[in-house]
Amino acid sequence: MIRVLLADDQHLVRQAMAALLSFEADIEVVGEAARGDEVLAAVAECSPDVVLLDIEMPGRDGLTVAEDLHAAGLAVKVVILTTFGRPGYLHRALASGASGFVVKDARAEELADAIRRVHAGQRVVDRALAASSRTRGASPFTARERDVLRVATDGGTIADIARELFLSEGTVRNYLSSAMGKVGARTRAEAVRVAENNGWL
Amino acid sequence: MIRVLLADDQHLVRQAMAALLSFEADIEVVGEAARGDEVLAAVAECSPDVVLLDIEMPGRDGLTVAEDLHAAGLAVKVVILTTFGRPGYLHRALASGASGFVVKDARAEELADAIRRVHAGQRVVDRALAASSRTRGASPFTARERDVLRVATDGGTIADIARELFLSEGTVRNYLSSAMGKVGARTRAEAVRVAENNGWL
DNA sequence: CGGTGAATCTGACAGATGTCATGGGCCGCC
DNA sequence: GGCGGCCCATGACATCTGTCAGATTCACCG
Repeated sequence: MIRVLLADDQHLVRQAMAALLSFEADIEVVGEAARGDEVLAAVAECSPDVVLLDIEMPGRDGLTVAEDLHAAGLAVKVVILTTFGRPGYLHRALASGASGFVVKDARAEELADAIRRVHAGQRVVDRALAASSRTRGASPFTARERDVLRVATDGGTIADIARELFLSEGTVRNYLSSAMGKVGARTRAEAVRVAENNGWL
Repeated sequence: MIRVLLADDQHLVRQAMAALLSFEADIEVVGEAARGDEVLAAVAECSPDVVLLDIEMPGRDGLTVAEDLHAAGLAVKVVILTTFGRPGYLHRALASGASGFVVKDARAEELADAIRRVHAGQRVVDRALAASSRTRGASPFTARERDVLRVATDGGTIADIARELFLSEGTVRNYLSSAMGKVGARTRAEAVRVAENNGWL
């Protein structure tokens, strides 16, 4: 029996996934977490074999939680289960020690199968997404460029961004301009959109 | 037995919801749709009592589909099931004839209960969200301001927006400036964010 | 030890954005 | 019939954005 922990911020989605997996004779959902920062404690308490992690969760995002699990050296396999199959997400997922990556557009059998194969020590990733991750999974930005772009998603002015990151306005303009150039964007809003769509933020 | 049709673009989420609802003795999932523009045909084919509609679907968004169902005069109840409880979404949902509005953060029992009560002719809406919808559900924008803001979400320049909407650049600046003023935004990106967060786009 | 890249900054300048006034046409409502 | 609001446009102007050059410091690598 494969013991599974579900981490997703949406209650209904968690319960629905638990219901779906309950049909599998060899899979048992032993716990749930609604927030990223609840996962480690839940893993310690429930001793799952596999953890299903959404990415966007309050408290701590799923990719960072995967890093935490990996760093803690726990004998638990991680499957990222997310809405968007973004190459940057997959790239970070694999780098953080995740063994599987499934999008919520998959079929139920694909999820169950992913859980089994990951439990058996295999890696489960959609082939097309893996290819995409290899070509454009890695973020082209420096750490500071990413910081500046992330704050720019709020839609504030150069002065707002500078204030938030304790930088001068000129420096912020330089970073934004550089980031825009790296993705061929003509405005920072366009750069933000490209970065988000690729999972680089 | 209450017959239910599920419309959500994510396969796994649909199957999981179907699994969850299968535990209810008085509810039967009789059909599914993955795209907004598949729902009317699916309703004609499966004759559901209740339709569960996600909002963001390819082909046609759920709120517009709710309008279509209402306009077609079909004896079917609509429950909107969505990720974000945005007052603008609720406002539009109620205006389009939906009888229920449930967010994916609800509990499973709340969904099943909503389906039963909607089927019994009641309206099911979270009270706090209903209050929020009354105060800021209605979009403050004119139709053209909304058009301009929506195109602005792509992050293009004034010239891009003007070209796409067949307007002059000056007109676009006027509409953007007016829309920004209505929500107290200092940049168009901020206005877009406020509009999206309130469900006005 | 030297070269390279990143982080950070300043300054100048061109182009884009946003504000504001003004005006015409159309439509709905009183 | 008049008024108000929306759609659309132009023009002037202030401010902001983005580009680019040049500079310093620090860490890392060959």
